[in-house]
Amino acid sequence: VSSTMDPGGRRSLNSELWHACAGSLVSLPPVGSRVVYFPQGHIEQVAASTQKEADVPIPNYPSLPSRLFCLLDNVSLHADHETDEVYAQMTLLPIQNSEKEALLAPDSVIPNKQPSEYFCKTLTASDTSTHGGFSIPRRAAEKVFPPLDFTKSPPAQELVARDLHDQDWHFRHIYRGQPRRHLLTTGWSVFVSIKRLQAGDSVLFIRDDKDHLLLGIRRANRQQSVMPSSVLSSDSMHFGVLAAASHAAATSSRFKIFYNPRQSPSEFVIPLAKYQKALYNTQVTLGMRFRMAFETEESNVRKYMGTITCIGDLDPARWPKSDWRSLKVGWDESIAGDRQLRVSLWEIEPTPTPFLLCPPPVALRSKRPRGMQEEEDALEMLMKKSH
Amino acid sequence: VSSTMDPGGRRSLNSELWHACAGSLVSLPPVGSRVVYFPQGHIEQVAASTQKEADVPIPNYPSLPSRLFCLLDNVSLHADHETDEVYAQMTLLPIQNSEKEALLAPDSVIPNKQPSEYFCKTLTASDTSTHGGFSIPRRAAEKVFPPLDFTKSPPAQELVARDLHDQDWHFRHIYRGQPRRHLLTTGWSVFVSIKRLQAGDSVLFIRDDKDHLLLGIRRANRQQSVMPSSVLSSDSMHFGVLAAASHAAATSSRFKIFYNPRQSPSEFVIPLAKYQKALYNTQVTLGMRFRMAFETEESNVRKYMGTITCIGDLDPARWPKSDWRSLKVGWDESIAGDRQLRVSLWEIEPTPTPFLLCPPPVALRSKRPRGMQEEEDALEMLMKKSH
DNA sequence: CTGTGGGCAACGTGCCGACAA
DNA sequence: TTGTCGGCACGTTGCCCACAG
Repeated sequence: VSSTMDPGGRRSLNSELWHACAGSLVSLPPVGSRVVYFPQGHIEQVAASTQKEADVPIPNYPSLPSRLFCLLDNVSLHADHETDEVYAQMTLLPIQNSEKEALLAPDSVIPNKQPSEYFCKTLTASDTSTHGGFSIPRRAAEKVFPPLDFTKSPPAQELVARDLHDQDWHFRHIYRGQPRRHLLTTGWSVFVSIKRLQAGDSVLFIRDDKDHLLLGIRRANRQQSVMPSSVLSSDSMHFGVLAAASHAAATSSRFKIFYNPRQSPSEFVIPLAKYQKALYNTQVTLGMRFRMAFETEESNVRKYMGTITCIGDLDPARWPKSDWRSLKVGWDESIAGDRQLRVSLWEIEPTPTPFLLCPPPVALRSKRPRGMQEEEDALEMLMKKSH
Repeated sequence: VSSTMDPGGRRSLNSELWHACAGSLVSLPPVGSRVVYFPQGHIEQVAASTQKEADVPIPNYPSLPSRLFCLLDNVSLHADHETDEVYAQMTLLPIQNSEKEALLAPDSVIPNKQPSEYFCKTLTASDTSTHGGFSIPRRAAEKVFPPLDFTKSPPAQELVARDLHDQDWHFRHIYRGQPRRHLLTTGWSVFVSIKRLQAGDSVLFIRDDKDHLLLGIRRANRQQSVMPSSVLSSDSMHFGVLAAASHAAATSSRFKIFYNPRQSPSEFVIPLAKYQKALYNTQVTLGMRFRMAFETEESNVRKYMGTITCIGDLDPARWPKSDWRSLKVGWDESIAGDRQLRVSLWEIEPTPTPFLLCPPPVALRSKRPRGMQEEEDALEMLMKKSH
């Protein structure tokens, strides 16, 4: 019920649950839409997953530019069997520069559906200890779980929740104690031990539109699944990323990539429309103020303010004139964490620059909607654009 | 004590324990020796580890022949942190064809040291149940464990054994029961649960030359660690293997590979001397009889007899004239398992062909030791050899 | 010689309300 | 409102030997 098969026969998970686990900032471009693939971003994900940069200098692949326009041929959602960590497999088909019209047709924008009723709780020491059960926040229980019969004492019911692997978990849900509270008792501890949950990890429950309960996990950031990867050296992985994309671009054939929302420093498959909009509608200037969204530890979205301090290539030697992380920025709030020091155009949201701090840019682009011919000219520029 | 650091700062494990876990058939060429690297074999290991062949046709890399003569620049021994599965990282430096003399210098043959005193037991249901401890075979306990004081009753002692990650495990060793037997009691069950051992897995104990106890694990073949590999698509991995080796060959630079003895269908880094010997001293003919060593379930070596049924390329299109699995064979004993149907020259050991079944080959190579000049001529042939 | 099972004690698991933050 | 604790019952773990293959 909660999962379907993709054309390749691989199981694709419940989309609502997947997105809830991935976090609200993660959005996947719809199948059939045009996207821009950034090899540099893909490499960053591999380096983060293996916790290792390439040791040897990787050569440039002539047929692989810093951005590759692609058709998103397929997307399937998955979860690691060991950790329940969510990831997506995308099949990309490079679009030749000659097929310009393919880049012009408008994409239907299908927003990723967000779960209607759900809650997410970070587990406490008591939640994960063998001594007791799981304490459900009151509002969470009332919003997501089926209502209890409060005339009984104590009110209790049997809950069944399905995880990302379509496995059902049974819990006894009871409302008791002085003062009264919602608890999961019987069934909780086996769930904790089999999923190997620790204090700091998060559990989320969703009530879907058919009133079925779904169950997901978000591991604490600290215990990053240290991919030992005794299969391939990190060098070979870096080669593999570039060689596969390069070969696909040269032969106009499909290639597959994995996107790990919670491991990757940034998304590296960007909707073409989003990319174009960022490139055209945003006039980037030194000292420009902007906002950018981040996910808080409680899995909420918060926007941080920053200022552009430098515009230029991240890696001028290997990836000249790349749009990937072309902006060096400073943040208003100094955070202990590894807040990104470089961001890409499409990640930021310009805000009015305080008049006294910085004069407005000389040339402001027209904001009226562009006609078709005008858009085509713009595309022409885009294809040749070299900053 | 049991581990050392390699030049790169990575920990290299106790060699004796590593080899005991890898099995007696696994031998690693010594550092500094010349080896032959077979990309096809490497690809086979990747396919076996990911349980997936490449979906797209991988192109040939011009600079990457089917065999690459290399200097084995470094070897470090490792074990997976999750499964304790052993693997080795090898750093290979391709030898240019122009550096012929490098291929002539003799290699010092350093045999891999085999553990002096050790035993290996496949765990029974009783061994892994929570109901009791571990029953040690009598001879094993007497050979490997420190002697007990049999004047006490019951005779007992505390054992400390160090695993591949330099972690110490404490066990109570007691000699009791009617009839008397050796048992590990206290400490055994936590070891079983933390290592997630199941009936059918094997445990091995070594007493090293300093009378320290070492402890290793061999998982049953069935529960192959299903590398989900949400990092790289299998296609990209296949690209990565070839691209990394090809780049190293083209630039005469080092590249790293991982060798998983218990996952790889066959060794793919072969000592040059072994390869040359097999190529020259073995006259291969159709119908030729040979022996080949395999490891039994009890981790003993057994030799099986077979007959060569066909000589030719495994993959004539992509890897023409390759020595990798160039022999198609039939086995005397039909085994249910996936006994290999194709083997390589250096894996087999020719045996006298029964006179009545097949006439001896027309030309038998001289078996007298060759002089230096003669060897150089042979090498000349080798470098140009195209079957 | 060693795998399994019954017996039994000791320990850990897990449900409960009492506090207090 | 909810995290942690003491109390307590009961189920599991784990050590012992008896058997038998």
